[in-house]
Amino acid sequence: MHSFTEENYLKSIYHLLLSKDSATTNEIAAAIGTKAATVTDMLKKLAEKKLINYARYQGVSLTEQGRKSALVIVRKHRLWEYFLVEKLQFKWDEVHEMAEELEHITSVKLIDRLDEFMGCPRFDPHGDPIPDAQGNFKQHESLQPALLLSKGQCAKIAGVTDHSASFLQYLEKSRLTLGQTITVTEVSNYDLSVMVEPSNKEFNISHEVAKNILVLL
Amino acid sequence: MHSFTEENYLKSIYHLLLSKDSATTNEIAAAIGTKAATVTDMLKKLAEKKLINYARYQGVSLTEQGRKSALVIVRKHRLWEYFLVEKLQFKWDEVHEMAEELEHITSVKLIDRLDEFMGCPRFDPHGDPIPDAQGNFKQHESLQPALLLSKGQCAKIAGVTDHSASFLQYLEKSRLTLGQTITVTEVSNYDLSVMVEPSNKEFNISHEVAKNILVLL
DNA sequence: TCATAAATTTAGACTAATCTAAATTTAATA
DNA sequence: TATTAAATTTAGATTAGTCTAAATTTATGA
Ligand SMILES: [Mn+2]
Ligand SMILES: [Mn+2]
Ligand SMILES: [Mn+2]
Ligand SMILES: [Mn+2]
Repeated sequence: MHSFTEENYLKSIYHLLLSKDSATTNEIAAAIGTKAATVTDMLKKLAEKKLINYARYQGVSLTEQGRKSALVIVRKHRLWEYFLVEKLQFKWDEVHEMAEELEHITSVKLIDRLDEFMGCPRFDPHGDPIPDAQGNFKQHESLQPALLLSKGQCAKIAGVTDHSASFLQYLEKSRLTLGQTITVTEVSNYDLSVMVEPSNKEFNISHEVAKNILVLL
Repeated sequence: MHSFTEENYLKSIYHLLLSKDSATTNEIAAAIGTKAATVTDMLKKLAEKKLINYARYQGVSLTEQGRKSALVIVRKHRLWEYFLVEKLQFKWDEVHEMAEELEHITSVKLIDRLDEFMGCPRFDPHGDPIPDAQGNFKQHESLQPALLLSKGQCAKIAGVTDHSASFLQYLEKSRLTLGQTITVTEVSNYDLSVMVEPSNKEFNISHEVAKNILVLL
């Protein structure tokens, strides 16, 4: 099995590879909160174990085995987050750190039972897809930043790209939570005016905020 | 906070001190599955942190702070075991290893919410008392080994002193589980004959087994 | 293309937890 | 009580993960 540390590296690399097909030493160091020299050492070890494809100075990608291992960790992380929110009543901005620890609990039987106990949810509290036991998952189709909506359009909030507690708390306070329907009433150079159902009170959100809210038409 | 390893030492020392008022280096080594020399190093560190009372060659005991920390870990271990059995349908012989990992999840808020979620159970799946958030707990009164029962006596199974998977599986198979009432029908030099409600079929258990079953009259 | 900057790797060192082997202290007993 | 045995500690080494500082490679852009 992989160590706690190795698992964190695999997960970070997996996330970095969602937007590009190679991750750099510095990016990984930033994601994990460590130094580049430390990352280099670990990359050698992960390559040795055939979990990543690595050539000096050339960045890394995951092997099939590495991707599989990463998906197990992502599955655990998101299922625990779901548990914390749905069963233990935590708010969506409170669960990340706990899930960071829980994702390393080894038993696969435990996570499969947990999955079943909760009715096999397909998305975590932040709208991210939860891989099944085989590592398969489906992202929402045609998910897009709220920023792309034009005046008069109406869409349902289904995800976020910023997972920071402060952003999530801001959304919570503004009732911009998952499942809410928003209607764009005005678009300016600086912000959008939106209404959130069911209160239908109008208010403004910045472009920066609208960029980090993902919606479905 | 304490490291994963420090927590395991504190918990082991706590358990050893249940039957005596001082634990030795070798006992701790055996409990943790490590070597005496390794234990000595760790004892120095724990003494440094004022978690144990330690004088070279003289064995150790827990300080008030050390006992408090140990009880937090015991609380976590037993609450997670309860969760695994009552919510995820694991059998009582399957949960120990998973709880060994889960007990190290740091968040106190998480464990308190879990406690609440399950209705604040007072005993774990093996009949061991679960400390509350303040570290208080009550053992069953007048708990005794089934071995002490005499012919004709009737009592309720409320605990075990052997927590091994094989012993627990044996009890499960014989329906000698928590809450069952047993009646002693015969006592010989080699074993006891008992009947278990509600089936009331008679069968024999060895003295060794009877020693490890705890009952309430 | 070539000098410089940025990214990455290497070298050498540190800490926590572990081990084996040797030395020391305590306990047992003849 | 003197000897031996058992328990414990010390000494010295190892491994995983981390760091800083220096060396190397790659990328940039004049
Ligand atoms: Mn983690
Ligand atoms: Mn999430
Ligand atoms: Mn443990
Ligand atoms: Mn238990």
